[in-house]
Amino acid sequence: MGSVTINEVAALAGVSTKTVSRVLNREPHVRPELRDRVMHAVRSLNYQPNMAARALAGSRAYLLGFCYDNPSPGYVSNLQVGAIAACREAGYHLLVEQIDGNSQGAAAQIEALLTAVKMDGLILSPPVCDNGPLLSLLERRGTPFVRIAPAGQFNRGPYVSMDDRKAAYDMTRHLQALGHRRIAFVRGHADHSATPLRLEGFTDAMRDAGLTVSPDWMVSGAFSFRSGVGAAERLLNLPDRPTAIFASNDDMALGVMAVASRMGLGLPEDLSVAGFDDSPIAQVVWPQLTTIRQPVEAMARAATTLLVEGLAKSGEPRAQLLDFELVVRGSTGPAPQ
Amino acid sequence: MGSVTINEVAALAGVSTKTVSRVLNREPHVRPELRDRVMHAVRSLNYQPNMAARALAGSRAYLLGFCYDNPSPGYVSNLQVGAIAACREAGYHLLVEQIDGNSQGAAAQIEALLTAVKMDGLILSPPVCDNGPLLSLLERRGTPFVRIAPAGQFNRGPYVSMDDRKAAYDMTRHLQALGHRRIAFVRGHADHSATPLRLEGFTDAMRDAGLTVSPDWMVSGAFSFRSGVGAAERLLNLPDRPTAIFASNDDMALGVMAVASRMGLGLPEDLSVAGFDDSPIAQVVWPQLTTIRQPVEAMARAATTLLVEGLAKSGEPRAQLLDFELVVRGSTGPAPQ
DNA sequence: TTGTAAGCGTTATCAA
DNA sequence: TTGATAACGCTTACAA
Repeated sequence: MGSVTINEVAALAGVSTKTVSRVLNREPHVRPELRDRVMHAVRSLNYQPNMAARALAGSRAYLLGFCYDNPSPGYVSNLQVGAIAACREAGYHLLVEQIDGNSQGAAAQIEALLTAVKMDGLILSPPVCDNGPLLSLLERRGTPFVRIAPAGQFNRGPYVSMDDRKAAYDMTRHLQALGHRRIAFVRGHADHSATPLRLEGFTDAMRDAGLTVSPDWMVSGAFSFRSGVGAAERLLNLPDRPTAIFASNDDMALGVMAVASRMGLGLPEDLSVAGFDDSPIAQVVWPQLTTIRQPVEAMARAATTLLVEGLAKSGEPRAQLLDFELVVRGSTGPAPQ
Repeated sequence: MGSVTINEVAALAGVSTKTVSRVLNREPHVRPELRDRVMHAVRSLNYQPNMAARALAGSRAYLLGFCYDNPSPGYVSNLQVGAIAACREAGYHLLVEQIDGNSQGAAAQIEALLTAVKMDGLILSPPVCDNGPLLSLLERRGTPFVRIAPAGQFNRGPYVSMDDRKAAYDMTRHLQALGHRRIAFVRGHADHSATPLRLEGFTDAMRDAGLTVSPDWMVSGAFSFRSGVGAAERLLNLPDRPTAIFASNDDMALGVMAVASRMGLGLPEDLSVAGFDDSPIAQVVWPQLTTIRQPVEAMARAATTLLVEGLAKSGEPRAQLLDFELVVRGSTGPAPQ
């Protein structure tokens, strides 16, 4: 193609290609005057470095991989939006890869991917970020990576997360502050990294308040509306019915609300319902849902930035916890009686 | 890195690198015996061609771009899943790029992207696929592309689509067959390519049945739950209330259902509600939603395959219409009276 | 501080 | 049908 190369830039600026390269890569030891000449030539020629050539010749490929599995639509989309935005700012591009569920397959898949296409680092979204064999592979190869919202093994590489445990803790305290003592909890999908953390926050808050939790009041869900319906049907038919139900995501909370209104229970007079995620629908159902706002897009941005900076400075792994927000709306209210 | 190169494969097979290249690229004029020797060496060395080198030296980059804007989470996720799967099968990889809303910016953005990273083709999802300046740019450059679910200009490049007009037509006929004559329609977001097509299907079916549609019964929406709520509040407070509401996506249909049940209307005895998309939640609300199932993932698969095949054969643009499915559930029933 | 020359791993050209 | 050899556009030594 007639695309402009580094040679033309060098010729126009009256310097060697190496100098152009130095300027473009922000290397030191370039006279400001030359730097300006080069930048001027770059702009007037509208020069864009060829990624393939860079990847082939150099140590960096300006390419990051975004790995996900089980694409919970909204979540992954938002992560990806954040990752793309951060990539663009840093002059990187994003390659997406869907990972097989089983962990051995995932490692093999990524190994093939990495030998075929040179990438500077990988962004691992849950639940891929907790895949032991995959992490081992990356550590062994020395491939940089960042984990988003890992469930455990927090010493394995840098990660960005929200404090799921504390968020669930705070939500539970919120319910307690409203006078609720009989609080039920709907767990998330067993495969998802956040599930145990949110449960732990709940049980910690109950214990700290000196409240007992009957095993009947901690039911399994799968992060789906349907599983929320199932959970609510069990909970609300209990002889000792809870006055508040904390579902560990919004979809399940909506399922709970649907069952409650079908049973003629008033929200929040007869039953308080809380969710987690602040998905868009949380604001339009009636009453609006009290929930936790996760900084999903920001987490991906932060992860990407961490990865890119780590590539430059090669410092030690760092972790970063982003703030969540407890969003109180109409679905929670004072306990009955 | 210690990654294995084409030279090692050539050495092991006792042929030249060019022969290995020929085998790998399925070029003709290679003796079967040599072909087998090469393939054996490839497998025993677990050789993976280096993408950057391929892109730099050759005409193909084994890289496809997936362009989207306004990430309606579920839709884009599903498209992407399909595109990735098809890419993997064809030995390609997928680079994702989020496109700026305004059309001039989009063209400039893609131009910069294409000069920086060599890609063999672009997959354009709605509404990017209807961006005139962008299409012009691609045509001018000769960059191959496929459009997914375009709204118009059907002669500009190959596309894959579902027959939105016919689907809306069929749904309207379904409602008519149940005895409904006073049928209202909730339009989608003005920016989305499907919006006019679905409206057209509705109006065509009404006209073909000899039914008049009061302008009051065709209200605007934005593909959101909230906009469905707004639309239903207008429609159901009309003096001459419709007996059926066809919302042009599921989110809006759910909004309609929420308002109806708040107003004490029985579904489907007092009001039939139909949606479009068959999103997951359509199956768990009560009653379950009658809707249209779009083959989203399949469309992206087909588009990707079309693109890859087009690259190989360089045949003329083709279009492909995938089948939709009318999914009848409990939210639609016989008209009252 | 700057420039020269040698690759990086593959495909394309062209001769055998 | 096969194989040398020269690109491809950039970065990395190393030299000046």
